[in-house]
Amino acid sequence: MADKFRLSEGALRLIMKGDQVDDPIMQVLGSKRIASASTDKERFRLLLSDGKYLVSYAMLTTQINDKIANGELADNTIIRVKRYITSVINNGGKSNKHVLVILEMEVLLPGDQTGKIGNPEQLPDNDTEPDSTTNSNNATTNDHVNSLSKPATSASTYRCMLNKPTNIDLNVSLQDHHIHPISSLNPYHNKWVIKARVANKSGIRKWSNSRGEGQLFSMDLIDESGEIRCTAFRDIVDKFYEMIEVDKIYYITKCQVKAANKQFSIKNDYEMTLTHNTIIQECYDADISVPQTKYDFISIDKIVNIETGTIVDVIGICKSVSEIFTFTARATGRELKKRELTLVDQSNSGISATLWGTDAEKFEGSSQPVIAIKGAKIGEFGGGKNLSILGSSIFKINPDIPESHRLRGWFENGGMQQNVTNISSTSSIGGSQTQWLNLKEAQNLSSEDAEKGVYFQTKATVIMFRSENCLYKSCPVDDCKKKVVDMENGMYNCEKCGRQYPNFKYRLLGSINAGDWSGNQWISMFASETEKVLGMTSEEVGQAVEANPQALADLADKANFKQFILKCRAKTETYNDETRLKTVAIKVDNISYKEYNAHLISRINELQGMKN
DNA sequence: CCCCCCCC
Repeated sequence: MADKFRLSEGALRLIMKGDQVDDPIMQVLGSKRIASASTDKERFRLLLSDGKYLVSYAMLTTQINDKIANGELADNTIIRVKRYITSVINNGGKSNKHVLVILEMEVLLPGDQTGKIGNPEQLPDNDTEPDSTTNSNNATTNDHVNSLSKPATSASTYRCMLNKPTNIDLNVSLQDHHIHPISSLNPYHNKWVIKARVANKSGIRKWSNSRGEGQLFSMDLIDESGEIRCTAFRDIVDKFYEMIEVDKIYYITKCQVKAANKQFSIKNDYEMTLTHNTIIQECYDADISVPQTKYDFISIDKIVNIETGTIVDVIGICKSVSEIFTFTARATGRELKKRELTLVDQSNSGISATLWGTDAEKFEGSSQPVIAIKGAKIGEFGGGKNLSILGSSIFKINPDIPESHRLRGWFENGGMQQNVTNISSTSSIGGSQTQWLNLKEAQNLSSEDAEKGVYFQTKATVIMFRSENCLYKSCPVDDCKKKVVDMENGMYNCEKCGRQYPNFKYRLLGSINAGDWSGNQWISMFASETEKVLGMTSEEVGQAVEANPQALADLADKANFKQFILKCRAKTETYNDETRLKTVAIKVDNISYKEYNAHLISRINELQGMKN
């Protein structure tokens, strides 16, 4: 029976030297209570065997004391040690005692089902000195900062020197008055230890500029007193990146503290840089005094009225997810990857939230999880609002917070079936809330508000449909829309995709001179809206032109003098010092006289001074 | 020592 569990022979020697051994299997050969002055924190000492060696200074962290009390760790019990730390008790400078503290374990075989395995011998204590990594300045002082030794290279095992023989628990030794609040850090004091939660951690980013190149990552640390940003550069990144986990609490000391660039730091006058001397140790107690991320959620429908560029916290169900889009940023020439999430909430509103780069690649949202974002940036496109998830944003999937559970409850109990108003879609400006302006008003307003552009709707007549260049052969790839070049060999080349296709898609691109009672304006529109003006699909127009090259002129004639409600964006653009107004019909609708008349009546009342 | 977060 016991053969099933081979003890990890020799593991204790490695562990006590400071090496990391993953999930070693050990046998408990005895246990006893340690006499302690403190009654609330009783401790148990274990005699532990790996089949080859014995260690009598093994202990349980107090959180799992109950395992002894309930008899789970009877003699001969075989356990798997899942998490541990090694510590050194410095006995007032007289001797160093190495101990193993078990933080997490599981019983593999109860003690009454097996006997003692092997013939383990006492591990000599002088064999436990770490090799070259031994802290050279471990002379005992009263300075608790110096009582920390360098961390081992492994991710989960840290060595520590403690100067109080009665207290071998790392978590206990550094708490209370030895911990400095983050708000007290400054560049003029370097002996401090903070106990902070990692609120956010960036990915590893590479930079390259005139001053050099390298890699970096940063994290936001928070405690009761405040927060501070902490950055690691170059090889320090490799040393700490993996071990740092978001939401965990760490003791941190020996970082460089320097004045922060005010432009990028509003939370603290200072920021920290991890150095070669930095020591970071995980704190395993769930200290509730170290705050969790605080959100200030705003309901999605409210975002419509918040200025572009504002940073907000949002929580929503990820109702749908796009594929990854790859494109080149025109300004920088950089290749960008993005994925768009549609988030919905109890306001029955939806918004598109964009993940970038590796965040986009990693995201998997098919289970419609709750997404909480702290610090998303509001953007604007085509009159709709959207969110951009920045490197500085905290992005949580199914966070265990009340708002998350409430939202899930709403979604599962009817929210899922609700029709949502997507405040990101350009058609969302098609509602009656779009301001009514006549073309003259739009022209005047646009010249005043040249930067942002003006959104409006008007009832207009097609005075002239320009048939020249209104139809083109486009890339057959959905969403590409790029005009293809006929290679005259049955193939069509798309420069955007950088490849040739045996087929193409007809696509309309409309330009009309539209008039209302105030004046007229050349207005362009994409294929979907041009189809509404012509009353034909792009494909139908293409076929008609193939059958008769003169067909377009006839089709244009039929469009002339039709009337529509045009929802437009007007914006001034400057080419070569020449400024002109560019107006795009984002949406072309048949006239709803019910809505249009309501508008006219309200306008008449307004003119008569009768506010409605 | 970064400080970009982009596009239709």
